[in-house]
Amino acid sequence: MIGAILIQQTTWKNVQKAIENIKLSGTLSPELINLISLEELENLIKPSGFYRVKARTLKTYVAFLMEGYNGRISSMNRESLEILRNKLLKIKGIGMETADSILLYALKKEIFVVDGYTKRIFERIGITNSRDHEKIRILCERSLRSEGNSIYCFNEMHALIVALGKSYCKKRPKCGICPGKDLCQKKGVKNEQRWN
DNA sequence: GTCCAGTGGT
DNA sequence: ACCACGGGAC
Repeated sequence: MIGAILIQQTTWKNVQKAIENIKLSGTLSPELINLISLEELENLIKPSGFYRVKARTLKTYVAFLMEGYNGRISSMNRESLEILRNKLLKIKGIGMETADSILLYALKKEIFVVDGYTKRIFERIGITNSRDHEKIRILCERSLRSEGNSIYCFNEMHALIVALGKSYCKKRPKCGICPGKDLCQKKGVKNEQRWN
């Protein structure tokens, strides 16, 4: 859950440093993160960037966890996907991607995580011309559910999209060496950027 | 669209 | 010296 918040607009390597700092400080628990000062938390998570905004979000999140569920994730997880998602989205600093990451990865709920890569890749491939988060999420869930074991498929597909986005379908795409070049229509890729 | 902000790659 | 990064708020 901490990772889901810290990953915003940064890389895993930096998130790991931040989480390692929290571990080394001995405050890796809802109770303790709730207790330490905002400034102390800011210092711990500095490597993950946007550290003031993210420290505030973390504080708000653990307060939510403490007040609503006595700090127990198992207690939180008894609520339905829909109820929980709406509650998470009300927390300042938690948008749809972060909420859905918490629901899928931390709570094993059946929801597909749409991220910036998903929108960019789908747009370029020509799967959709809309960047509407919910439309893409519903589309992915509908398609992947027919494969059975939704949670596993949602996990795996998201991981594969991230892998493709990080190495090939980057902001400046590497179409020449992309494993998907034969089936990609490149509708969203500008001409001069296609064959890098 | 702009800001938040440290870190790594080019 | 740039640029980009597994977002979100305003």
